Amino acid sequence: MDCSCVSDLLFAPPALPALWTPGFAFPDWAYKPESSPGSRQIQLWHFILELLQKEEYQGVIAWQGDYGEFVIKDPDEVARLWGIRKCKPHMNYDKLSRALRYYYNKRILHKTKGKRFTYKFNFSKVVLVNYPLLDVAAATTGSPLLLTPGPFAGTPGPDAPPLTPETLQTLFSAPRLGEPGARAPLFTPEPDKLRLDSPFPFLGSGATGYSKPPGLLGPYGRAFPEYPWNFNPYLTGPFPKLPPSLYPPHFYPNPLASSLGHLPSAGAGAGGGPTASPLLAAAGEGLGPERPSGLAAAPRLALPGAGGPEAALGGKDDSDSELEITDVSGCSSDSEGDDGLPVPPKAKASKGGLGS
DNA sequence: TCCGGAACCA
DNA sequence: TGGTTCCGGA
Repeated sequence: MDCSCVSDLLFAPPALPALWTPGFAFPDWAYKPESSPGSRQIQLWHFILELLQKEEYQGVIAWQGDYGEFVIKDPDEVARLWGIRKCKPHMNYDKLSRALRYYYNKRILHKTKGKRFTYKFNFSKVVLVNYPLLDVAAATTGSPLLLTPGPFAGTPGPDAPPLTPETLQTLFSAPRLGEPGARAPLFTPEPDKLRLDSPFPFLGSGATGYSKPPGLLGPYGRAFPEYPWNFNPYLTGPFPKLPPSLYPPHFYPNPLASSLGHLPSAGAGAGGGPTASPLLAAAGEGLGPERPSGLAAAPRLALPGAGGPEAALGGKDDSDSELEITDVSGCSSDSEGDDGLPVPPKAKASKGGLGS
């Protein structure tokens, strides 16, 4: 039973510094198994997020519609990938969806009724679940909108007020690094503070690579000029690549994996996203209507400072496209040794959608 | 296709 | 705790 899966191997490297390199779509913590308090393994929603931001998997799963809403275009494939990740060769969509359903109660996810294979993230919950300290932050800053802990922590009611980008911005709008008088940012990029248990580690990991929904932005609108936040649930594509997160190196045969922290600053930042900074996810649900018209539709939050805009925000690397999840060798053969370990998505990409 | 209970596992 | 597996029901 032990499937010494890759999950055990992957996240060894102390690449913290790199984690803070802005430009990454999702904070590294999101991909680390340990990133989830209380959990030792990668969580399904982390996995889903990762797939969502990988261009290669657009044909399998992709953002769609509202904030945080995504559609599983190829349930079997997603299940297969999840199975690979968890060393559960017999995983299937039915099982995966059951796991997804457990997120309903946690309010991390909910089903978009009427749409097949369509779910929606409640980013505020996701954030709060992992970083209840937001609540503290809010209180500290005197922000009118208290970010109460999510249902997990006990609270806010059935539908807690969603986190809004504005709110978060306020909370985290720390002064740019080095700015005088600036209060210490809640989250600094300092390596020693990058502990998983530190508040919002991911805020600092900058995510500049989310694309807005098709209708809002170009296919890959990377420019989020108006906001300092870059968290965008719609990230897809050609964005900054993620660090070798969910998969072990051999899962990411491309250079990208190894070059994590060295992404060129080219990307994002510049492009249009001026301030690329790390970000945080904002509330998905409920934001809609309240969203200021000026804001983009996607929820996003960013932490200021981390590394400053100037940091290499954009680390965009294209290598992502080479991502291949093929190797399951990491899994101990135990449970799965199964024969047919799943084939790399890419490989199967031929199926139709993947890859673009 | 989706839901959620229940038992079970790591 | 976070699934995984099964399964009956809608």
